[in-house]
Amino acid sequence: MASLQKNYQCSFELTMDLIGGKWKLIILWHLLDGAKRFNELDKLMPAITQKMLTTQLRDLEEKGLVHREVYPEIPPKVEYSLTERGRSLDPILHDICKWSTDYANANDITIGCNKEH
Amino acid sequence: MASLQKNYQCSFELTMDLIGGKWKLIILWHLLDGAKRFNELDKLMPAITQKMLTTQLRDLEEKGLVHREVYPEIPPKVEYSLTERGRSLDPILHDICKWSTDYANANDITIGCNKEH
DNA sequence: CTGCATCCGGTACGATACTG
DNA sequence: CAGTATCGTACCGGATGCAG
Repeated sequence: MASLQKNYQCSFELTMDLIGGKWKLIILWHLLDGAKRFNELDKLMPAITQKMLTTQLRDLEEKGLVHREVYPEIPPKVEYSLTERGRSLDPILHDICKWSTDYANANDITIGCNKEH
Repeated sequence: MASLQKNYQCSFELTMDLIGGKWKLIILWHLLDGAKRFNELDKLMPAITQKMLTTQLRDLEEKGLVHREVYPEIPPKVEYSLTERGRSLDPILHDICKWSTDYANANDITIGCNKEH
């Protein structure tokens, strides 16, 4: 795993580097279910492009939150799963999900798909 | 408060709109201590520019997470504090802080200032 | 002291097409 | 199936200066 040797002034800076951006939380959330193939993730997130999915997954892999398992088959098969450290985000992800759902309810914001775990 | 009428497909999308970006978590974290003046926040975050501080505070205010109190004095005095909903992020912020600190320790990443609460 | 105005560059993000 | 390759854009975030 590549080490991130930037000078972080604050742990939240590091946090945003790790799980910031538009898609990372959603990907991690889906992977809480268990390992998923590239195409499965793609279908679970209709709005994401393949390019972004690739980028974000590689990012998460580099940071040690996601494991990438390549099966040398034809047709190709690649499975993504959470590492132990990735899985340690579980309670935080649930809390965030609950918090934002509360916020949405309190402000008449509708959310299309709110998959429960 | 302005209502956010976008079509959110996922609560994490909403979350990133609310507390995404480079500075919002840090600002909220500092405000957990209690109300702070503009200049205090500025000093607490040496790296932020005044423009960004203004922008982010207005953003958080618009979303109902931060309250802005203007005292009509000369010289001007403006205090920022957390709303009740902003304060409801408290446990999440602490969890995130702990999680990223763990991550940093496990990966030999040094963090300059890790203010504890 | 607390901002706002202006300008500007990098990059995060996206659309589309193509490939082993 | 699981990705690249290209190209394009929007806007976040930064630098600097000015104002009430």
